[in-house]
Amino acid sequence: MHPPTIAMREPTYFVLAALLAGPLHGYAIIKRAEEISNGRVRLATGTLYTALDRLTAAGHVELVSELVVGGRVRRSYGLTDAGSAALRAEALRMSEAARLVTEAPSEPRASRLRRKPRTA
Amino acid sequence: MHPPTIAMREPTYFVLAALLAGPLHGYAIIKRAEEISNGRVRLATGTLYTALDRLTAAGHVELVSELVVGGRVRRSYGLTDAGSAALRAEALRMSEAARLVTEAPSEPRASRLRRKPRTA
DNA sequence: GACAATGTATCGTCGATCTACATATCGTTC
DNA sequence: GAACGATATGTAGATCGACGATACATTGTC
Repeated sequence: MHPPTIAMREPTYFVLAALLAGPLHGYAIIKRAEEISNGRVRLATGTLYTALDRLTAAGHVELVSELVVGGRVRRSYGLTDAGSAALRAEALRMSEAARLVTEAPSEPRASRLRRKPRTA
Repeated sequence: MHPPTIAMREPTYFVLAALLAGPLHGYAIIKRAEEISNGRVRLATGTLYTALDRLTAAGHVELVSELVVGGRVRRSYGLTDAGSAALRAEALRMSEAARLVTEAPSEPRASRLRRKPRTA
């Protein structure tokens, strides 16, 4: 009938956010995500590499370099314009959702119990 | 090794947020979530009722009344103190995550291409 | 009589994440 | 030189929340 809720999940959001200051390779993304989230988001490797594949297919990130270090390929990923836009849209969505709760009256739940003292 | 990211998903968040102003029954939660999200969050019934079961088991919502209307039970759910706390914690998490992106420098991605004009 | 809105509920599926595993190099410490 | 932690990439299987579809029943409107 209508498009689903499609909110980005937290690990995906932080993969993109980690790339805001410039391209990074996989392991560096894990470290950067942990850093900018104050230790909250610790990406599992299974999450990271599947997310990178998915985000590449979606055009949100792109492979910017492949250099061989110690016989292994080290791939660096960067945000695309679409990825940057998606990240900012998600940030806007979250700040609006958060505002619904943070700007709500301070004792809203108990109001049904304590309201209308003049009718007592 | 360490606790996972455990972020609340958007539909779950809005089920709780819909109850901020007081208890509601299932269908009213769907309508209220759509209202406070400006039409963004349209909860599928499959999502709503399984979420209510899950949130009840977690102690985040509780059954506050059961009245029979037209031969059918209408159940109203309200936020518990734990649910209210979880909702506010989630709002804080989202506003902090959003701030990471909204307060980031405006052209961060392109900086690797356009930086250091004096070296040219 | 058809249809939309109100209302609760279950089922099967999908997709993102998670745990666990596999593999390899580098630098440090004992 | 063995052991270990950090660095580094990747896959397989399981879990879990969300989703679409479906079912059923009432009330009100056209």
